[in-house]
Amino acid sequence: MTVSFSSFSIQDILSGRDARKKTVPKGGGWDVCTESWTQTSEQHLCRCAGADGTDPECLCQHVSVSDPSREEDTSGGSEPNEVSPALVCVEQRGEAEVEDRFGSNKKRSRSAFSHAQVHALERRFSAQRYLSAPERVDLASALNLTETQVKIWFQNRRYKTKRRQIAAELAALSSSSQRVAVEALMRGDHRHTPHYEGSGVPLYHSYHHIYLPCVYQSWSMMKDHMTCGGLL
DNA sequence: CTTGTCAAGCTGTCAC
DNA sequence: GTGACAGCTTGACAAG
Repeated sequence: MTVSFSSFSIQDILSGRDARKKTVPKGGGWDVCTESWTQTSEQHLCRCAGADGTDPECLCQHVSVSDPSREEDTSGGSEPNEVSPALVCVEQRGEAEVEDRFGSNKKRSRSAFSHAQVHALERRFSAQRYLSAPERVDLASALNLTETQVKIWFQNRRYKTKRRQIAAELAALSSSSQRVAVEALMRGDHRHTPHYEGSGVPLYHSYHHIYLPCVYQSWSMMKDHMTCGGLL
């Protein structure tokens, strides 16, 4: 199954949801998903322009469809003979549910990537922490994700790595400085303290990389743990 | 109900 | 001006 999405655009955002609008075959014809958002990594809720002029909501799934007359295609991002992605309406939803979805109390959906997608992303991340635009396009289309999703995933992944590294370093520093402090106290040497102040312990060798995230981050974990060492 | 995780949102910065 | 990034924050969701 090969599916790729286009990137977001301002127009997409202003006019509704995101840019995941694809032509879909349904009952032999092609309906246009005018809006869609993720239910799971494989299922999406869509609002489609029906042939009868209605605007029903459907439960859609991605499929690969050969579509030589595919309309958009833009920046040469897709390869020749590529199979077109499509959101296929597999089930129509009731109007009440549609109104609930599109009404004033819109909920933000949280798409969950599949194990295969995450595994591939992780593998790529372990090889390289930054992707060029062409690499991002390739990976996105290979994994049936949008470029934006890949970009955000790498951003979040880098930040997560950094947080864990900081936490690990602080934990190590904390334990080692406490040990040094105890040893210093036993020797009557007060230069080293467990509070990292004015000591020989190079804790804040980088304000941005060590101190700030630890002090100002409002991670849920941080709320109940007075040190960053408990982050792992 | 609380807590942890994580995709996505937001804001500021930087390079071009 | 635009796009990508870092550094958070938010909100949905699952597990305990």
